[in-house]
Amino acid sequence: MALTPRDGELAVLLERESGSRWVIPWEAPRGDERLDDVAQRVVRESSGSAPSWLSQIGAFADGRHPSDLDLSVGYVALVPMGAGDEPPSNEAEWRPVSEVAGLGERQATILQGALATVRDRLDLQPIAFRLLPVSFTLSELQQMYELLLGRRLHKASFRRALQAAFLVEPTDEWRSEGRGRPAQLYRYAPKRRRRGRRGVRFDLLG
Amino acid sequence: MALTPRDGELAVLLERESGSRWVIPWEAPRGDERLDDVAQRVVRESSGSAPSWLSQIGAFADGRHPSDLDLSVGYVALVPMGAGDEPPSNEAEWRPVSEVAGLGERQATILQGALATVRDRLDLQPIAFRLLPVSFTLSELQQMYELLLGRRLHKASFRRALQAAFLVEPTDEWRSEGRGRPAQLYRYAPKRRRRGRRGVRFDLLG
DNA sequence: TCAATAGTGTCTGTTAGACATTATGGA
DNA sequence: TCCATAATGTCTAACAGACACTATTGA
Repeated sequence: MALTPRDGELAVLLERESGSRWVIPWEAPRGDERLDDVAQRVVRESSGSAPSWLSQIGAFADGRHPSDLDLSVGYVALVPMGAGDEPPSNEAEWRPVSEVAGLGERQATILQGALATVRDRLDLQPIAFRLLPVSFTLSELQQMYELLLGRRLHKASFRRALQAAFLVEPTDEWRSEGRGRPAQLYRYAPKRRRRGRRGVRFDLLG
Repeated sequence: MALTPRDGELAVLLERESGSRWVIPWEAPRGDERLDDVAQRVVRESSGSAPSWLSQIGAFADGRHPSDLDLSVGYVALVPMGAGDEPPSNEAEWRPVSEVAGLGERQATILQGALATVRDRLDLQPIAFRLLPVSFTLSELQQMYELLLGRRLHKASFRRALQAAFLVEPTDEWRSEGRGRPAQLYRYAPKRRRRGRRGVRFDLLG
């Protein structure tokens, strides 16, 4: 399942089934093909772009597969910004995740798992950077994090944490976008290892 | 794959294959059986105990399955303390994870995934409590967390966080264990919802 | 000049880790 | 008495969120 940022929201790529139902693009493995390679191939063929990040979600057997297969192995792929601006060739379409409705039970479970997987890994892998162009403003980076996390972040805190992590370096370019003061462009340039985990969290549901 | 605390370390249940190799217990689904139910059944049959916690790890196709199946769906199950004291019936054995060697490539990947999955969920689900008896001392609880996380924790911080989380309540019993001052017994009794996540972490590898 | 956005400085409350201290039983 | 463990209090550094402020452009 491919996700991409579009219009300030996450969009998911769906394909029209032979009937009229929308389904997550899928294919069976060919020969000894690795699972990751199958997922890569499905994303390239359905979206027209190569994914810039890919992760397995898990195996799903509840509900129904579009072709009645017993087992689905779900993957989530992120496709860089801009790739979702024009719809890909065949019967596929980018749909904002908030407007997706009428999926089958298994398909809906996979979509929820995809969002959860992205949010889980966001602080451990440079996911947001792979969705942006090489040069970006800090506001764009923050907006990408907010998009992927699905919640607002505090500007000053975001920049403080980013500075402390030595993840980006400023370029000498600036970009003026409409009204306000121009923003400096940055690039992803990780420099140091990060701090070790501190403490234990007891974030149970209660 | 079943894990249990034993001798201050995590132990994993392995079965002897027809040859002489040790493999993770497995079975194919029967009919329309749900994946979680298959995993439950495998754990009960191989360990003799019902798992007190169960989670899917993912689908694995690289490497080789003991019976050359294309795809393995890995699960990790935790079995309460004490169940691993005596080995189960057939050709199965609890082995400390640190001493496991000579597994196949796919099996080794699943074992690593099992440990990672447990550690990932430890702060979101009451995993540690399901491994302990209903009454336990705070030191025992901390040792369980340390066992599952694979690292030492700070005593005062651990208790402070635990208190703030309203997860346990004291009983009026005490237990004297060898030398020092007796410890009060506690029971798991979650009371309030936890705080929401704060901030963003940039724990990338760099 | 006003509006809008970028970027920064300061304050405060929370929390984790270090350290010390008291409490209480067994050897 | 000495030792080992439980349990708790205090201090400090790190950090997140709030808020205000300056900077710089276009309308």
